[in-house]
Amino acid sequence: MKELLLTPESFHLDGRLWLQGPTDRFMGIGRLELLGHIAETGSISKAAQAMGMSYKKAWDLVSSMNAQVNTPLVSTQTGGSHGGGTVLTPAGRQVLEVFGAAQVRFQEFIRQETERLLG
Amino acid sequence: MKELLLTPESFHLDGRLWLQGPTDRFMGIGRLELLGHIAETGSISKAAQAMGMSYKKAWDLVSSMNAQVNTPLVSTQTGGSHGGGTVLTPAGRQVLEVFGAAQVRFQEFIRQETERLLG
DNA sequence: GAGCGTTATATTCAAGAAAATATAACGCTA
DNA sequence: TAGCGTTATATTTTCTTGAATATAACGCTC
Repeated sequence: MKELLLTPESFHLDGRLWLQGPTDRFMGIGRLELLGHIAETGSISKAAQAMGMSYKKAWDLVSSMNAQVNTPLVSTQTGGSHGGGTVLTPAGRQVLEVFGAAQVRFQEFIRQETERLLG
Repeated sequence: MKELLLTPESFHLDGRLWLQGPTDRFMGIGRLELLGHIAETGSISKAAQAMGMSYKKAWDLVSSMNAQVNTPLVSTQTGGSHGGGTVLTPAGRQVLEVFGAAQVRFQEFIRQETERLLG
């Protein structure tokens, strides 16, 4: 492989890491980034917009995440002076931190393996 | 997260690792297992059957892999006493070994992270 | 030359995922 | 009460992927 078959200019190692629940995916890189944008913007619609994702898609993801745990990750509010909003709960912030750290370690793993396979 | 939100009975960490080419995926766990079955059986059709995969699907994967490198991973032969067959080239055996080892290390990474997140 | 098992390839069909569209509810403000 | 931005939800449409089906070529054996 090294030195011939696969050049780093044309090939790269990639991967995904996620938490799987009994029926649905619970947490992955997309859901994690969505949580991050919600934490920043305080809004599902703004978070969706920032990710180039439809509001419905983002709402479905939030709904799926909240439905799979006893303690919701995000708290939503409809109506009010700014139309409503969404914030992360302490549980949501914890997931963002803990799973985010796992994603960072995963990226480091991929970097190491890239070195081995293509470096 | 630990001790409450996510129980190991209901949630588990999962992941995928693959080599991406300029346009198509070059190698992943499915393609790797297909190479392994081809090495064992000497036949695309038997390998496909062993994986519960259609022959066409398996052939498409083989075609994709071979098309992305200068040195083919598998060598096919049509006709002959047993109808034909398919064997791994030295390059194919090398990919099977090297990328297979990466997959093993990836599974170990997932095991470690599972311990951290859910253990 | 007929038969066999395999590779090689095109076409059609079905299923699932994603995107697009639409509408309503909510609770503040003016 | 009308308007606003947001959440909440259903429906339709499009895209992608995989499965199913069909056919031909190939090179040996009998």
